[in-house]
Amino acid sequence: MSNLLKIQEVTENMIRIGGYNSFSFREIADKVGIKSSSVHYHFPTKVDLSVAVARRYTDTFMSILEEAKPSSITIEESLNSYINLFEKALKEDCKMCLCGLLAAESLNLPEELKKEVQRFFNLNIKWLGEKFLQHADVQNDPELAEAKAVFLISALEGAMLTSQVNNKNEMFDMTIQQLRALLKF
Amino acid sequence: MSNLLKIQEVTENMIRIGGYNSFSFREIADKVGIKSSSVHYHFPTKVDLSVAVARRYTDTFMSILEEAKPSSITIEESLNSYINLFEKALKEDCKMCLCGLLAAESLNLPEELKKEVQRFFNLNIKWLGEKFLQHADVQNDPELAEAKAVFLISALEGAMLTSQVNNKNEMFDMTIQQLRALLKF
DNA sequence: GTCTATAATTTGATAGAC
DNA sequence: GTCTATCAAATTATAGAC
Repeated sequence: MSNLLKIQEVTENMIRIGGYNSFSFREIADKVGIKSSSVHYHFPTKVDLSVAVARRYTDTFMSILEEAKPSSITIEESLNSYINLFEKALKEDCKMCLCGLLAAESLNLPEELKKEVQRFFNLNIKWLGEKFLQHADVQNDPELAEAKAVFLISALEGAMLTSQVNNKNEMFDMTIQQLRALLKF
Repeated sequence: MSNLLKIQEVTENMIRIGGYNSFSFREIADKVGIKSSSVHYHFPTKVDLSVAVARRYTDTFMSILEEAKPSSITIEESLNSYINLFEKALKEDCKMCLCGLLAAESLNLPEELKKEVQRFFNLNIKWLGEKFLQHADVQNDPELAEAKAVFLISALEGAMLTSQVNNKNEMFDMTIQQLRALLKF
């Protein structure tokens, strides 16, 4: 695998563990097996590197969502596959959502990076909103669909944060169970 | 106001803006109007300072909850006052919940500080669980009460993060509206 | 309690050789 | 594309005077 890819992968993991202020070029370089000046060759500044990693994260996230999309699929299946993405991030990667963590510290983020994190949320809300529009309970009410979308992504990001700090994946499961019961799917 | 209090107040604000790695003793000192060595006099290490601030945050938070507690109060009123605490933090302080932000970066936190953040969540879940136990829908099922408690605090923390990064308080309102409709209060 | 002074380390970033 | 070498600034923390 190319060093450019390794750099992005290592950086993604470090941001997902401790946020924007928790990694340095030297640490990244050590984990990749190169020198910090080589990291600067690929990404001149810390903002450049972080924005690239956030963009990659969002693009991968959305492309996974779009993949399983033979429109024959039901709304319930769509929501399940959406929830599964978060569940996998928490239980397999054992880390926060990259954009969730960055959103929490967004007041302290370089504007360029904050914009990229907003893109993650906008795309997610748009995707979810379209799914909810098909749901029986929503009945072609775009505002209600958006409200449910905002509610769902918020609950999922919050559930990750809650269960991570308490070291209890069951807390994530509890929230999903409540969500399913309340949203009826 | 004493410098000791000023230090804690300034630190709380800085953590709520950018997390554990976003503040330095010099910055704190500058904002208080003293020198960084004077901050070290009150709090020898960064962990000491952060733990004290987190403890103070949780204690204040819980004492506000306990205050309005003449047991004549209804479950609906209890939940409303709980939600109001988060809403005020977001809309008046214009910042994240201190323990919410620290929870997001908990994998990178000193163990002592992480423990203190866990205390915030445990106390909140306990308080909410007791309220839900009185709710008609729960019917003396402690596990269901706890599940609803975990669900509610997760949704609120997530809603803060989502609406903060998007600069849209309406997103918080949307989530509350959904919560009320779904939890029926 | 607050100050000056300072130590030891880490940080983001650059210049220039290969 | 990666390296060595280096810089200026910032970081946590301590010693000791007042």
